[in-house]
Amino acid sequence: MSLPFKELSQEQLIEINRNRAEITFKKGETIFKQGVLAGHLVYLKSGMVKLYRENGKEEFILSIEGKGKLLGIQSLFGKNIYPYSVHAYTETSVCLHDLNTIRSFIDENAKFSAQLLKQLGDESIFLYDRTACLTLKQLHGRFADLLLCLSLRIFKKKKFKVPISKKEMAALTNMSQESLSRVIKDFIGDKLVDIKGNEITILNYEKVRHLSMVG
Amino acid sequence: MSLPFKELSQEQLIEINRNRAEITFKKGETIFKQGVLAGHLVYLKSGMVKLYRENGKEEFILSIEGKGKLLGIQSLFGKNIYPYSVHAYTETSVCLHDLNTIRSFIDENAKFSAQLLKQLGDESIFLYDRTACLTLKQLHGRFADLLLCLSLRIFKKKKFKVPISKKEMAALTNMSQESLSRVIKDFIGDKLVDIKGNEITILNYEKVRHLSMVG
DNA sequence: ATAGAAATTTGATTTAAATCAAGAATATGA
DNA sequence: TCATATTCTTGATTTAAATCAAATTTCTAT
Repeated sequence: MSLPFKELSQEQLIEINRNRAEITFKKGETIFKQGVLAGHLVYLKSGMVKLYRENGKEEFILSIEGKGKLLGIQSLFGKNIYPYSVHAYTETSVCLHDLNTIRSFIDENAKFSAQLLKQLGDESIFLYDRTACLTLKQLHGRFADLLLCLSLRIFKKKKFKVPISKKEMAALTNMSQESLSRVIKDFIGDKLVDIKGNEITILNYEKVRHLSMVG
Repeated sequence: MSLPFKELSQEQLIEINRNRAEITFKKGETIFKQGVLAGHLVYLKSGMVKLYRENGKEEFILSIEGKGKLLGIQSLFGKNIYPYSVHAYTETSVCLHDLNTIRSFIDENAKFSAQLLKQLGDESIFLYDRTACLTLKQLHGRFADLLLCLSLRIFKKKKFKVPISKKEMAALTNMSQESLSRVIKDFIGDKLVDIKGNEITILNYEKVRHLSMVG
C-alpha cells in the first residue's frame, strides 16, 4: 500500500476498495496516454514502466518507475488530463482508484493530502536531478546514473535482469544506440559492470558513483 | 494574492497576517539557499528571480519566476529543506509565511490543500517541458523558448527590458556565451527580434514559435 | 536446424556546439 | 575625462557525440 493510503480511516479504506479496479497490463501495453481525460489515480502493484512525454513525433522519457509508485497525482486538480504517457516495460499490475473518490478523501483527511503533497514534492526534486543529469553530464556520467537508478531505485539489488533493450536504454540516457554501445564497452573494460545478455551486475559501486558525480 | 490563499477563511487570513513578514531583497541577493532548513513558504510579490540547483560547483537553472509565484511548497512535508536556491535578478519583494501556520491550514482547509496540489502539479508539468526543451532542442529552439518564456510568462508583453546579462541568458538556455551571441545575431538578421541594450522586442511571434516547435 | 529478421557492435565520417583567442563595445571609477 | 575592467562579439580550432555504413551477433519462426 502506498504511503498516502496508510493515512486513510477504516471507512475510507472500505470506500476505496469499493471504487477500485485491479488490472494487469501485458508487456508493451500503454497504461494511460498523455492528453486523455484523467479518470484514475494509478497505483503500481508490480512491474516496471516508463513515463514519457510526447511532443509531436518525439518522445522524451521522464522516468522509469516500479512497484509502489502512484501515477496521475498531477491530474487531481487543474487541467484534468494526464500530463504524460505510461508504457509497461514488463507485465504490470495496477490498482485504479477513481479520482472523485480520491478528491473526497482530500476533503476529509488532511494527512492523506499531506502525503500526496509529499509524493509530488519528491517527484519534483527527482526531476530536478534528472534534468541536471541529462543537460550537464556527458555520456559516461549519464549511463552511470542509469545504472544507479536501476540498481538502487528499481531493483534494489546489485545484480538484476533489465527488461529493456539497449535501444531503450539509449533513449533513457538521451544518447544514440551506438554511443551507448561504446560506453558499455568502456564500463565492461574498466570492470565497473558485467553484462551478460540482459543481466547486469554492478562490480564497482564506488567507481560508478564517481563517474555519476564527475559527469 | 496567490490562488491557495484565496481559499482561506476570514480567521485564517487574520492568522496568516499575524505570521507573515514582508521583506525586500536587493538585486543580486539570495532569497534562500538550497539545503537550508525550510522555515517559510515564500510568496513573490514583485521582482524576478531564478531558481537553481547547486551540485558541487556547477549550477543548473530550473526556472525564472516573477510576481505571483509561491516558492518552497516542496518543503512542507518530507525532508524539511529547500530543494533549490533562489537568486533575485531584480529588487524583489516577498511575503514569508511560517510553514507551521501553512501546515495547520492544510489540516483545516481542504480547498487550500487542493490549490497547493494544483500548484505543485503545474510545476511538474512545466518542468517536463523545460527538460524536454533542454535535451531535445538545439540552440535556436532553446533561445526561442527563452524569448517565449520571458514574453508570455514573465513580462506578458512583446517588448520588455531584461534585467539579466547575456552570460546569464546563456546559462538559462544551457549554451555557451559565444553560441548565444551567434544565435542572437541570426535572430536579429532574420527579423525575429530587435535587441537594443537590454530591451528586447519580439517582431515575429509566429516564426519564434515555429523555431521553438521544430527545435 | 536454418533462413531471415532484428538488434547490437564497430569503425569511419560528419556535425553541432564548445572552447580558444583576439578584438570591439560597453561599463566603471578615479 | 581618460584609463581600466568587464562584457560581448567574431572568427578559428577542437571536441564530443551523432550519423552513416557495414559487419556481427542474437532472436524468431518455420
